[in-house]
Amino acid sequence: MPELPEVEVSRLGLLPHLTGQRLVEAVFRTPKLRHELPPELASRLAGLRVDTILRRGKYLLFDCESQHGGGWLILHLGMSGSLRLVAAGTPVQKHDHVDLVFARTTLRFRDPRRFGTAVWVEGHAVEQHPLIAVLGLEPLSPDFDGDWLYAATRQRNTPIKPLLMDSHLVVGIGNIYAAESLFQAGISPLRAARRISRERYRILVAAVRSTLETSIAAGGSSVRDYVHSDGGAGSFQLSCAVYDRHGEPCLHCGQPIKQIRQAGRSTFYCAHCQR
DNA sequence: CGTTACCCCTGGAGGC
DNA sequence: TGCCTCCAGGGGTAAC
Repeated sequence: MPELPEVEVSRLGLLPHLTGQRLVEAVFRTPKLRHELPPELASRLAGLRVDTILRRGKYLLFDCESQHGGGWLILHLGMSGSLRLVAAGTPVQKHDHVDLVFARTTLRFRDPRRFGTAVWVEGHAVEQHPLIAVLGLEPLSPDFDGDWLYAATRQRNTPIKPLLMDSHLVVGIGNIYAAESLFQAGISPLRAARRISRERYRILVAAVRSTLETSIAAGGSSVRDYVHSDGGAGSFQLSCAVYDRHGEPCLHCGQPIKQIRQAGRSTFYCAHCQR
């Protein structure tokens, strides 16, 4: 469920509540998410102060400090993870795997499928951690532009859609946003990456930015609700032009939206509008 | 090296 | 109602 906009909205929602707050206690109720959760992790976290929360791709990076040194807690929501701020004593439900208990509030991490993760990095060099070091450009950074993407794809014969979702190239573009961005840019998800012109890459990058930023803005207005309430993740999901609209009419031409499978993932597109 | 197949895990939807 | 199969918004690894 979580794509980059939801992760960013979560980050923005958590910041005012957690910045400068000291971790009273950390509770882990499962030995393993995507990665092992070492038994000593809870005691390492206790007493640390959260100085800030950064985002890299879909990873949330909690900067945790104390007089005796600190480190970073990396969280990833995987496919089904969600974060909420709950009051002390709120009953734990199934799949509530992690609590970060602060004096005023508790950050609760739920993840039924457990594709998400929590990883502790001792020290300050979080950007050198293997999970983070391999990541490509941020899609909302100025470095990510049409010229860069054009240059990066000269040798790539793979279809553009799975390439757009490759986090080693550019992070945070999930299945929904890949489909929506390609539709907005009028580019077929099947087109070989090297067969797309510089000009069309400029259009594609603009489409990626536009879909991500529109979604973040839509979520932004409900940030406080999101992190406080039990409202489900995806409550601010954008309405989609092609994603999950198999057989329904294209909003531009009326032709039925096609669904195919690429690299094990569903792809939705309009064969008439996307070339 | 580039690209695909499969796996991690649970739950919901739909067929029978 | 229940059982079965398939599918799901992520990402890593093995295999071709």
